[in-house]
Amino acid sequence: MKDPNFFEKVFDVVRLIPPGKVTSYGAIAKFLGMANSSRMVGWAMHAASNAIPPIPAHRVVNSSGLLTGKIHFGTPTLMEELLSSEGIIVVNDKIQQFKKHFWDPTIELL
DNA sequence: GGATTGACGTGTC
DNA sequence: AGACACGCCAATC
Repeated sequence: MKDPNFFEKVFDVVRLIPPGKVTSYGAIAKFLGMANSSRMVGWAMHAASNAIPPIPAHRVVNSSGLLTGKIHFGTPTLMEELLSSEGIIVVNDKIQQFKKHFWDPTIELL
């Protein structure tokens, strides 16, 4: 890793997500100025697994509120357990009231 | 250095 | 409404 400033930005945003809140890859990508490059956020998240301090990636889901990345948590239920622990209701790997729990960095931070 | 992949998003059929 | 296709940028093979 040379200087993954892009990753650090993503990490910083994700770490700023307050408990009980969630955001989407697209929102982060947009905040970073790459609205249609949401894949990079996912890629950054993959690197986040190796980041210190650990990134609360369980608060980051896709635009549908679906726990797409739960597979990378080691156990397929860990992600919903964490979200559920924060008061977020997860059913069928999908966040209920996603819009209500949605935390938009472009609004909260900007 | 070219080809492939990747925790996605949006638009179309 | 569900499925398929394309785009996007960076990292890895």
